[in-house]
Amino acid sequence: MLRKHTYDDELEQSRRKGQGMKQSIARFNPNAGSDRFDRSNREPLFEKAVTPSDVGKLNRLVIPKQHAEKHFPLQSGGNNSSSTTKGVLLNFEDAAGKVWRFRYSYWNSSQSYVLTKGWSRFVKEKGLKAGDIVSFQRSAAAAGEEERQLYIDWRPRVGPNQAVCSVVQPVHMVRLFGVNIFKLPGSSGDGGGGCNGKRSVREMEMVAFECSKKQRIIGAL
Amino acid sequence: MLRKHTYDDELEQSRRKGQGMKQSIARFNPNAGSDRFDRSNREPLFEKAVTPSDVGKLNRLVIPKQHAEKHFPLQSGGNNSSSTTKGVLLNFEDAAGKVWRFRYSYWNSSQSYVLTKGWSRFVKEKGLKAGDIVSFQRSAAAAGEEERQLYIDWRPRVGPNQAVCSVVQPVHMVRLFGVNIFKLPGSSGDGGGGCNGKRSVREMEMVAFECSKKQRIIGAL
DNA sequence: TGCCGGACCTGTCGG
DNA sequence: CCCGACAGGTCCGGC
Repeated sequence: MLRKHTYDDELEQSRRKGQGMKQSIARFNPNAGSDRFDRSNREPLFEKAVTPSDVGKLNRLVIPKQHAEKHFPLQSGGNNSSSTTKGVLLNFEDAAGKVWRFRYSYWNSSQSYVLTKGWSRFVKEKGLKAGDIVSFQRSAAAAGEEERQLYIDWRPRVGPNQAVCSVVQPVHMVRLFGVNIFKLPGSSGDGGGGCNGKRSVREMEMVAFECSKKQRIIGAL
Repeated sequence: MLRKHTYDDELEQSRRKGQGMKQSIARFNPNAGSDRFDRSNREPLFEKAVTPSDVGKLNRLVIPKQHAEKHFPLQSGGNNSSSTTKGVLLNFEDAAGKVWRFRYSYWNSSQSYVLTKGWSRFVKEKGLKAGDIVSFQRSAAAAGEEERQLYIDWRPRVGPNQAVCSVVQPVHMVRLFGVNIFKLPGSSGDGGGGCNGKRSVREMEMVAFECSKKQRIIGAL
């Protein structure tokens, strides 16, 4: 009732700006533009190792505030607070050229920026697991006032043998999201980096974050 | 801009607004202002023995429907449904004169009235336990259309096994600036307590916190 | 109906 | 100690 026209409004607005056109081109003509897969023209923005919540049932990705405010300003419109209130729809192109449309907004209650609508589909299709790295880029073209194309990509989490945190303190309690995971069966490293996964979500989460509870920003680019 | 509505902001704002109201009430009570601890002017509303859920992790206090609808009407404004949807913020003054701001709303899912935001802070600071009695009053002054000051108070559960902090459980976690500096033994040694369950660490923290804190509060009165 | 997701909220951690 | 950030939750409306 309250937000009856939100989605269509945003869609229409986006279409007028030309992104909708791009999207349809991308979908129906993957080969359009010989440089579609040329990533040399992309400027990396930031990466995030997704948390269990990011890939769980909350259907949202928390964008670290520093990167959100730097790269995805919300109140650019300036005239009112509708963009901050309702958020905006952003289009991201993945490695295959498929365009993903995410709702991007700010949650006053938690003072955080999030991708909500559409995100769960991305998680599902890519088979994202906790600890995997999601990266954002945009076209580096100096397009003036034109909005630049945004890109999203991902890669499996760094394996346990690759030792992001090479030294583990000799503590007797390792808390991961409130659970003591210090003494766990099967602490043997998960050899494959695989996205194939039949392993339990729980185990996955535990291994993925064994080194640090704090989120890892791989690159503040 | 970013920190739009912090709890303290709301509290402060409300406190400032309350001054004028208090003064208008004061004309009915010449002593108001000189002794804020005069309870002769308070009209008891109702009491509730809090349940384990009321003081647990649900962060809410269920207000018995009869009392809620009688004393805390939600849709009194009548102009729209925002008050029923989002609830309202109510201020309650405790025995020490501290003002607590709770969100009061109705949950359709459970058909019940609840205090949510802010309630957990009250539970924690007072060290509320299941069975303790929480009481609500309001100023008895016939202030006409003016909202009357609300009060909240509590007392320990009556009856056997009162055991208010008589025994300090063995605490296996000693936090120093947020760090557990207590060396954990291999097995959980949570022998006594009589509480089953998984919230051992949290409960121990609560017990420890309460025991030290309550003494100070009592001493201050 | 069930699910998605929008808007809430809070405890925890680190600075 | 406070405080900002955010992970992990809640309820609930809409579809």
